Amino acid sequence: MSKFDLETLRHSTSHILAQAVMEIFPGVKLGIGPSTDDGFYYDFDLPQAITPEDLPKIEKAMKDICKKNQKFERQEVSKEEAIRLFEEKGEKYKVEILNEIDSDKVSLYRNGDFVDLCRGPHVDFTGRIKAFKLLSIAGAYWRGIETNPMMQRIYGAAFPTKDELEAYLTNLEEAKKRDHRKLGKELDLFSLHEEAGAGLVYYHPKGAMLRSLIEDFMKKENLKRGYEQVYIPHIAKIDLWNTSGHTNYYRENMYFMKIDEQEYVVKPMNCPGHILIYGRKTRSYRDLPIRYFEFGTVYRYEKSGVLHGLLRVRGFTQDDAHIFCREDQLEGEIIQTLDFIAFVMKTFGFDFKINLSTRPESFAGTADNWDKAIAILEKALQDRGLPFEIDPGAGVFYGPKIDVKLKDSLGRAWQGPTVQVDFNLPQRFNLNYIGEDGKQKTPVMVHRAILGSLERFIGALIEHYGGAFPFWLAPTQVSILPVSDRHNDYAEKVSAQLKEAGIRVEVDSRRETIGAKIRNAQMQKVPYMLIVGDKEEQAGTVAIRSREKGEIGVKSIQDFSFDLRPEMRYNS
RNA sequence: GCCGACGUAGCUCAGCUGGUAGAGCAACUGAUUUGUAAUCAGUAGGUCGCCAGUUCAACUCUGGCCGUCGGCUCCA
Repeated sequence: MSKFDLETLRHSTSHILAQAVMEIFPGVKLGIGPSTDDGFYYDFDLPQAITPEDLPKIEKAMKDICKKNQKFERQEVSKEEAIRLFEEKGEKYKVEILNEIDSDKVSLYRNGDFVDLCRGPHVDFTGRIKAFKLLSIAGAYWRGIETNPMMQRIYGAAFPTKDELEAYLTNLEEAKKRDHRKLGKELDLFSLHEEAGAGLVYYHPKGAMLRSLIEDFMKKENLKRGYEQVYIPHIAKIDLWNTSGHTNYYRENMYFMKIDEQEYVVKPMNCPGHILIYGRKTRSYRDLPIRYFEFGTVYRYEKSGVLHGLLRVRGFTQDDAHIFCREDQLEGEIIQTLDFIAFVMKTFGFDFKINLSTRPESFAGTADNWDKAIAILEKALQDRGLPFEIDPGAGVFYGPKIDVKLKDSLGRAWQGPTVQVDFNLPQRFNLNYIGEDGKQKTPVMVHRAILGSLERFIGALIEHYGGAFPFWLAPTQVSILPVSDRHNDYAEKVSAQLKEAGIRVEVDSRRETIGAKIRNAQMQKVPYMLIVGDKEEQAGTVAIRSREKGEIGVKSIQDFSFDLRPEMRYNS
């Protein structure tokens, strides 16, 4: 079935959903009901709440409609006639849509006694619809506008065949097993605490190991590319944020505090800090570009309803950098950054999508500078042949940005890497450098993060690997499992040798059966298990079991350690 | 923030229409000394998210708050 037909099928299913809901809840007012990536939804305005218990009832009614094999009939009517029809029915949302349609003619689709304003197309008969399932109910603002009334949205999945639907549902179950919040608990990586505050992350030793491995990797790669690391404080007087414009444009995301009658701000961004360092002395055009990077922890107030495990939090650490450069260096810097992003994404095996986010309604600086900045970003993307979509109005207040989206286990996209061009903050802070002609010039800034935030990146990474990290990232790389406690000493000896070689090792010396120890290590997704008993102790060897392949043979300790060396590198 | 659902031991979850709580796993103790995904037995562990209210009596009902989940809006 082609993509178009699948959309048609799903859209038709949404009509049947609306039809069924009208049967069960007379008086319901209809919103809109489009197809989605794997199904459909329909929005309803109803005084009472639709509950999960209603879904089976609605599904049953939908199946009955399909069985009746009603014909979908298209009807063209004048706009006035349509408005009259829906006004009679009290469908105020449909009337609202109609009033905004330009053309004089509109189309209606009828099946049975159900009629909906609809561009179409639809399947010919309701009997074509064979495999669907209602999944969830959610609130959704009418037309997606926060100040509009909240409708009740029913989501469903629909496929051409039952097998495809089953496969989809199974896949959904599998995806839930990879959820970073579940794996974070099971693998003892991190926690969030109700008593400490929402959206604030506590890294346990294994999670901290994972994070520091990523930080080490990023630090090395930044230094390689001409960045210099800096550190800045987490709070600063409000004056700094008045200068930067944050108190104007970013206020609702900021935490304020008073110290000695002075108002302070907990930093929501790192840029002003890096700017202060740049501005400390006179710079020559020869000094540029200057690239400052740090793992900068920021705190942003996020609405309670948007928090989501590690993927959306209130306190997070960005692998942030600010490049101060001349205008003629800008494009080169952006291209270098894009290449850096591509390299890192490839290292972790992430697929990504790129957006170019343009000027928001509320912005600092001039429209001319914004246009210039957007043009440069666009050119850099084209230069690297990277496909992208425009995300209108999604830029930050000081400049446009290239956003790279990472996907979680359920296919939801989260913004990670970002590159932003900024002509504004350098002006606001009076930054300058002495040009070739001896005159003061204003530098341009590039704000960039390669991972985005460590929290979000780690959350996505956990789901990407399903918790089974590659060897170089595994918090515990090797688990040594003595067969009985008389082999504990030998296990410690093996452990010491491997640690000497820089391998992260654990010894499971509990008085448990070897089966229980293997099961535990396997569930903890440790890449290698070394079983040591009498045979191994006598021969000075280890029996190797791989997380993926099971038993893979016996080697001397030295050989095992030696053979691991390629896997210890991230570019293996 | 908004709509809806949920919040019981470290984890996963039972607990009917109100009569103050249970299982499995984990932990601890003991026995077992074990060869590639769970040895057996015992012990301990909870102010049932928090605060009010209704009631003779609240894990159970009502309200507020905190937090979580699915969305919407917003974002790294």
